[in-house]
Amino acid sequence: MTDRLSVIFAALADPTRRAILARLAEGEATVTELAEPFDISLPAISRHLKVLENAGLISRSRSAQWRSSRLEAGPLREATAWMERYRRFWDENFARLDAHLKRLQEEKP
Amino acid sequence: MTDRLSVIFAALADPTRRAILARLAEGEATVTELAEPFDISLPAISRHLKVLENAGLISRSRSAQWRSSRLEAGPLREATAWMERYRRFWDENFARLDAHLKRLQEEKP
DNA sequence: CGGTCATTTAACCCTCCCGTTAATTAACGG
DNA sequence: CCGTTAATTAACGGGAGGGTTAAATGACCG
Repeated sequence: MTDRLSVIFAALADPTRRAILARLAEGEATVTELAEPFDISLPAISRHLKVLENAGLISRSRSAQWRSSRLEAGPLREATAWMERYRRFWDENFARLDAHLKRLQEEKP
Repeated sequence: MTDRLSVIFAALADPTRRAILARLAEGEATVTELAEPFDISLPAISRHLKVLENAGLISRSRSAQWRSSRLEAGPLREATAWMERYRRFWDENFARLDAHLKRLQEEKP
């Protein structure tokens, strides 16, 4: 699980972390501010932040004793870029057309 | 980790599973066909398929002793829909503009 | 300097994930 | 039937993930 995309998806696979990202979309925040809505300990939040930072989804800056986190959406762009390859499968119409074309192609030879 | 989105992202967080999806984009395939490119045992593949099925990313049909898998991209649409909320952060220009507007707003009052 | 606040690290659980091999189920074909 | 092929289930092990509490770090402040 050492590849970049896996790390990104794994980071997103936790509701707490996604909620943290949602919060950061409204602006930077410190660890305690981020922890406030959740019913889990501060060390747990601290680790979630480390996971997000590791995935490149946030960056962190320290000023005095506060460390504020900042949303970095670049990895999300990478993730959607990967999914983009499958976009044609989302469209029912395309799927039906595609199946139809495949059937034709198999009947030909 | 019971929510739908988490299950989807978790399923995508494995390179083998993403490779299986890529293979299925070219058409249905049986378990042994899907296992062929990988250096892992058949039971392992079988479980990966169960994870993908659980996430709704594939559907399966049985004909005789073969069980073929079929790509279902619906969940990918859901996942990108979630990420879509952050699209504005991908664009550097927007980010700079956004920061600028925020600065203005803070200077006002 | 001593206290206090913000955050991280350490140490420890427990559960889930990914892999293995061995055994089991299911269906076909002589 | 029996053997073969396809796939899953069972049982196990190692390691990662998410949580906890207690202790350590770092920076402000009186």
